[in-house]
Amino acid sequence: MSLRHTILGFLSIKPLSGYDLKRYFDASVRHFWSADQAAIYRTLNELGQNGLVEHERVAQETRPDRKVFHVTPSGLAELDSWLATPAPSVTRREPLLVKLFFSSRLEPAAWRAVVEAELQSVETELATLGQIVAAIEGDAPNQDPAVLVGPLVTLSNGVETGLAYRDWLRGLLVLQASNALSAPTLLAALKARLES
Amino acid sequence: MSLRHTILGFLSIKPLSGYDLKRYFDASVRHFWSADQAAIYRTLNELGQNGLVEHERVAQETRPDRKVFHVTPSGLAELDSWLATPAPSVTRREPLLVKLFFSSRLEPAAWRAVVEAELQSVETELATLGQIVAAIEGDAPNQDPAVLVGPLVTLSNGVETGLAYRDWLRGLLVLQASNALSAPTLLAALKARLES
DNA sequence: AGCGAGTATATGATACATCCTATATAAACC
DNA sequence: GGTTTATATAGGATGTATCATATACTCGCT
Repeated sequence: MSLRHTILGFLSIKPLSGYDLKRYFDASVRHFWSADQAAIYRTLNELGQNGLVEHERVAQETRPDRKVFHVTPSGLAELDSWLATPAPSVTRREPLLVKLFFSSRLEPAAWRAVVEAELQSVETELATLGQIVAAIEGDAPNQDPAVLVGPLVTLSNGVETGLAYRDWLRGLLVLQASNALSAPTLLAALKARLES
Repeated sequence: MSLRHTILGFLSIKPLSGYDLKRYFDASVRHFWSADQAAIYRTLNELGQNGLVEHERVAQETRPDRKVFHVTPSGLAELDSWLATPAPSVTRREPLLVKLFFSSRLEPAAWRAVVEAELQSVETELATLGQIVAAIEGDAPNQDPAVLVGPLVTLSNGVETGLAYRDWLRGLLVLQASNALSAPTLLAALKARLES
């Protein structure tokens, strides 16, 4: 379960509270992972019970106390072992593709609306990635470049897959508009692509 | 929850048993959805309780009886309404990217092994998609072309995203081999891609 | 004082997926 | 007869994510 390891990974950089972790998840990895508050606190408790993290209470002056977690040596060992293990295959679940699979039941206008909504969503996501890149670039002088490589690699994945998905959606709309969305056309295109 | 709607979608084509559905999931949609037996049977029961499907017992000669489900008019209405609704945003969870995000903790050789394992997995998946395409092509004369469009569209998505992912992984390996996996290089490349 | 917003922690209830286990029918094989 | 395989149905236990709810502290504003 990668939530555990993502938390261990963040804590390997610096000690953090549950609240901090939630902010880190929302700010730096949401293009490939997410975690809600309930899951974060539960997982921290579990990691504590397993001896992979420990915590201290830190008083603040104008804020409530914080419960700051740090990773233990066995937590680091667990993280490093996991990082060096090939990633498990991820089962894909794409509601949009379910809709497109049964698209013979959809009116062309409804089909187009569904595809256009998805395209809009992808474009929004790409814009968000752009903002994350800009934020990293702005903060780069304060960071160790070696530590930036990982995050930038994940962003490049987000950008490349996002662009591919955007282009695919655009291609569908073009095919539909020219009444070229047909089985023979798709089959021929698929075979050509699979040979590349 | 799209498992319900995928099941309704299949049943909209023809009445099927739980066992048939499992085979359909494994043969025609596993590149974008999957369902295990327990989930299928549970969902069928629930759909039945909600009046969206009904079933009959069908005796067989050399096989156990089958419990064949068909979709009801209200089941079809539910399916069509759902199909015409824009797809929800899907939260991405990519264990590989967690590993790459914290890659500053990985030795270069271990990093490379993880990326190469993923590349191998993607290539296997692309080959599987090729087999599905070939099977569809072989069976195309027996099928209504209009009904094939949806499935072929989903396959084109699988192929395009698979190719993009493969190329991205290959690009990472090339960058690493030439010691060009650095923050400035990645930043520049990202910005260029985001402007395209 | 009360309200709203932000900081900060925590947990209950529910939904969904996965892994495990079970039963029954039938045929082929040793 | 027992085992294996395929057909066929079913449900328990567990893991993970999401939504909902709760409490407490602090500050600023009306």
